[in-house]
Amino acid sequence: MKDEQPQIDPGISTEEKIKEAARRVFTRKGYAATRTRDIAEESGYNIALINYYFRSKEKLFEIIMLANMQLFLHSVLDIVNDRETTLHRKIELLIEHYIDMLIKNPGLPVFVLNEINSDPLKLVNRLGFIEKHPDAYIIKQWKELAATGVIAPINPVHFVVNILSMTIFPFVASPLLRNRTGMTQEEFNQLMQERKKLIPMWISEMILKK
Amino acid sequence: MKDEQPQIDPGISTEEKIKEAARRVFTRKGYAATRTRDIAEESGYNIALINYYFRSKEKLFEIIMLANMQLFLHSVLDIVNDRETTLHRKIELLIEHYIDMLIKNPGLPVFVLNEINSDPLKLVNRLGFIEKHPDAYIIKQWKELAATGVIAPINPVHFVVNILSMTIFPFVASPLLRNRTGMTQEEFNQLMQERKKLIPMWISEMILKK
DNA sequence: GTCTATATACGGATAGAC
DNA sequence: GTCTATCCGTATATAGAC
Repeated sequence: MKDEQPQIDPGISTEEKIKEAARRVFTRKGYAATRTRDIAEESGYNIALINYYFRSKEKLFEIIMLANMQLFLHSVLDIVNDRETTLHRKIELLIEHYIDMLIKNPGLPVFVLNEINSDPLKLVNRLGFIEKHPDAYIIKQWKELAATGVIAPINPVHFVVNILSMTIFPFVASPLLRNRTGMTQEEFNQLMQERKKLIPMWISEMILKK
Repeated sequence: MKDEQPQIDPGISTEEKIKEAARRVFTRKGYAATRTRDIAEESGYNIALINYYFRSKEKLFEIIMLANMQLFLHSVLDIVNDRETTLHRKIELLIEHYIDMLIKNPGLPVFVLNEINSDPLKLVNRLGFIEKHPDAYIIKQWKELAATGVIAPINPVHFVVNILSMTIFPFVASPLLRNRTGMTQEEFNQLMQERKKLIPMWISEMILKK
């Protein structure tokens, strides 16, 4: 919408500023706990203007939710479907990518997982646009490797779950973790940087048959 | 409160019934999305009675939150501080315990993590009562093992994070996971049962120096 | 203790001026 | 496009009858 105007810098249009403010507040507090007033305050504008641009809190939320889900899920498809990189390298890249993205957006996983949890039915509609790649190239690679017999005879879902768990969960549990260990934010980020190397190593050990 | 009355079966007193209903609703929808009306409906009583017993939605929530945090954190202390079991066995028991508890209360982690996230400051007060065991017996065991030199030279926080990640995260991501794989609830639970054996195995491999 | 009826506040959304 | 003022539904909490 509104792209018919010759915008000088579209990144800082009022509409974009409100959207950015909304993304921050929604992501931090979730849909229900966010008041339109909070977004108004955060953006520097007022309630009326938010509804002028987005009609309602709910419509604005849908836009943010979609963007956050994209950020959370869609960004990995390029990696997963690249035909040049090996399986092992793909896993490395995936983990690096997620950790970098989550250091920039630490609140994202809790937000997405919480909203999905409070209304799992909406998930189906929202994920429709991602359904495109049902069998990614990475799956083919996995099957090829499995055919050679070097992979541990365990349901592969376990390994996917392990990669995502070890990568994403620390961000989800970060406040608790920091509270228990006395780590600072900076130390936590450092820990996650270390994990970029460690997790692929651990995963390799799990995958390879002994 | 109210423990001065000779209650025949305190487990099914009205107060307990409301508390149980509140626990279910709050845990499913979170504080902000829960209306006192929902709790009234779920309990079979009405709003007035809820306020009669608990004064306000917020006070009731604090009680539930505390109980859920206890369930989430406190229950492991017995395991962690037992002086009879080996380190490896402790890890096994811990994982078993969590998986059993989370199969019964699948919504618990998202609830706790979300509420903590939306207000990390309250965490400090709420966790005060748990602060008791700063150096659990398990830590002593870890240090003893580390002194023998058989443990990989990596920050031990990584291993704690890995155990919790691989155990808890699947429950957090369960709706997403089920949506992507087409698993049923029953199949998911079965997967988690398998992980009771697998996770300790993986962790051992990670810990032991190669 | 438990209910119905109601006061009061709060939040989302719009009207209308500029 | 952006603001102020306001409307109106909904949610919490209480008063008061039983």
